[in-house]
Amino acid sequence: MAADRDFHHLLRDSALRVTKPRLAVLTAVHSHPHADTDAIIRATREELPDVSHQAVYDVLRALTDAGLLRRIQPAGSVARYEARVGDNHHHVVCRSCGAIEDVDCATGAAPCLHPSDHHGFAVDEAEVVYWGLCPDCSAASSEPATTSRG
Amino acid sequence: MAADRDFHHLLRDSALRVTKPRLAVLTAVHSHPHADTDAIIRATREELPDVSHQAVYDVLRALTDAGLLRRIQPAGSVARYEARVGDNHHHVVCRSCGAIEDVDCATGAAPCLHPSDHHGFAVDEAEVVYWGLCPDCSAASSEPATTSRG
DNA sequence: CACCCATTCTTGACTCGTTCCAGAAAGCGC
DNA sequence: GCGCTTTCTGGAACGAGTCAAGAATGGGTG
Repeated sequence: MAADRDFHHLLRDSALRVTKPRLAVLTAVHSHPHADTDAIIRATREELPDVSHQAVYDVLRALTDAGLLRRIQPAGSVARYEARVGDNHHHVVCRSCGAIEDVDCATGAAPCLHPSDHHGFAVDEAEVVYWGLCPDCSAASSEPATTSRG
Repeated sequence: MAADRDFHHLLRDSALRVTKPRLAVLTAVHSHPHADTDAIIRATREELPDVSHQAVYDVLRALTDAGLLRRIQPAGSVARYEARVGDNHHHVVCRSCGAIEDVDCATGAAPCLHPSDHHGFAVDEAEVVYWGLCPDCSAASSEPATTSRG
């Protein structure tokens, strides 16, 4: 995959060693936005079958700390990762199925909002989660329980 | 405590039975805003020493479902509960110590924000979490490691 | 006030996501 | 290629939260 070259530079620029697990995890997260750790482990193993779950956890933490990945964790959900970093975008989350979609931030720069009363806190980020129903779940819940499965 | 009468009505109005664990949990959450489950269990046992942790979990779920409590869960934190419901207020969270403070919503009605591109989602709530450092942690981190303890 | 049934509480085990640990292996700079 | 540092492996451990079955309790009714 040609993107491996880009990932290579990405890692080097962050003073991180270039290892096969890291490249595989980066590839997996890029091709599976908002995937949870388990899905990332499975996706990583498509490229690197023998990688351990601990390696993936460790890589995810290292890449997140380096700012190459962003970890998101809506309430009630396990940790999910996405490769879109730098822009301060937000998310819509489906209450029913947990689907997540990106939402561009109106201003683009963090913190895009400012609390009315910050209680002396030094706020550097405003995280916004829009809760609702995705199109599929919305259609299913508004119908007379004909096609819904419970 | 006189508030027990209010809590009694609160429960009955929600078609919930009035039990000692429920009153004790309500009291505990009201006097410990943003407390996590473990702290609530301990606070509840001050009033009702023999209550089981399962009862508290069950009560918290029942009261949350009934809308008497609100469950909040900032990323990386365990579940926390607060008794302020109805208004759509938000929170500032300290990245360092996890302290939480309420922030009144500018508009007051949910959803107070509307995503620029909602991807077809039926959005009913915009949850905002302001991340930063509380006054104490902010002061500690800006000092030359004299009073900080690590 | 006592009865009865549905609801709720207790006890204990269990799941799942995540982290910790020690040793083996691999990458990077020279 | 060498050596040191970092990373990966494999397994165990941890903690929050959940599940299940039986006992106890609440509260409307007569």
